[in-house]
Amino acid sequence: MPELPEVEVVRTGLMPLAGRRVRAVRVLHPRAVRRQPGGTAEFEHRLLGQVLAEPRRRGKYLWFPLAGTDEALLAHLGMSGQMLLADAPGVGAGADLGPHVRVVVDLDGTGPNLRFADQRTFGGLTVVDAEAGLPVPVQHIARDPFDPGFDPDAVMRLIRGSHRGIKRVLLDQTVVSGIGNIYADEALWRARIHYDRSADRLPRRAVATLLASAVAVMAEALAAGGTSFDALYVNVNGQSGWFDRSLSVYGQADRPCPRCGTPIRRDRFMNRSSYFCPRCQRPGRPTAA
DNA sequence: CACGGAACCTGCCCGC
DNA sequence: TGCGGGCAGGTTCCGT
Repeated sequence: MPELPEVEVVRTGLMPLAGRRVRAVRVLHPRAVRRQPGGTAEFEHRLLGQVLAEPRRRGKYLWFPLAGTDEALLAHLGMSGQMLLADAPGVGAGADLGPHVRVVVDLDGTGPNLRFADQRTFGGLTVVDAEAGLPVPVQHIARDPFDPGFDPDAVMRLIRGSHRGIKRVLLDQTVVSGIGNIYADEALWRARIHYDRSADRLPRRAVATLLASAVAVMAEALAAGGTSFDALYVNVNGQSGWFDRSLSVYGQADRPCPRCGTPIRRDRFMNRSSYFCPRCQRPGRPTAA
């Protein structure tokens, strides 16, 4: 569910926690920390007493460096994860917590506490080592287009060197991170490129337009507080974003293309959906060997 | 090794 | 009213 803009909204909302010390930790659902070597006990032990530094993000990964250490509290929201601020302590709260709260982290001093909620449990938290300021599980994730070190030429080469369909490449977080199903479809529509055109057959200019479109649509979504279709994506205060009103194709099957009026089509693709305008976004020639 | 598809979960919505 | 199928913002793993 959350792509780069949504994760960035969450990161910004977590800034007030910087500088606070972890007073108590409770894992309520072990699946939420399944990536932690050593499981729940190890997670709680490594986090207790640590001081959260200013939250950081790469692509869809989010983490708090732990002050004075080479460790980090790493979060991935998966499809339905939420980082929520709550005034009341979570440890010992029992049934007063929402239905999908998986981990509670209470902090010293004045201000809110942290809760990790996740309906589908594809997301999770871990306490991990960091190298050069980057958590180890994030080392293999490419920089996202908002990273000052983002290298457009390198991404261009990777994309045009792939025999895959362009959308598969766009969703590959080791090529460029942060783009998910919504913003891939929106960027492809803006650039008038069919999702299954072979990446290595796209002109440089088309790829450049596509990347610029991805940056533009994600920046607009960020300014709108992200995309929410329901209560699954919310900011740290439980509020929805409203970029869903600005979507041109995603989820718009049978509705008119905002550019040409042709009904938007939905194809099954990669075990999910691809939305596109069959007139603005023509498939390439069939792949020739 | 590159690629494509299934698996991992819960809950909602729709049609029958 | 109830049940089965389809669908959902992502990543990882396994087979080809």
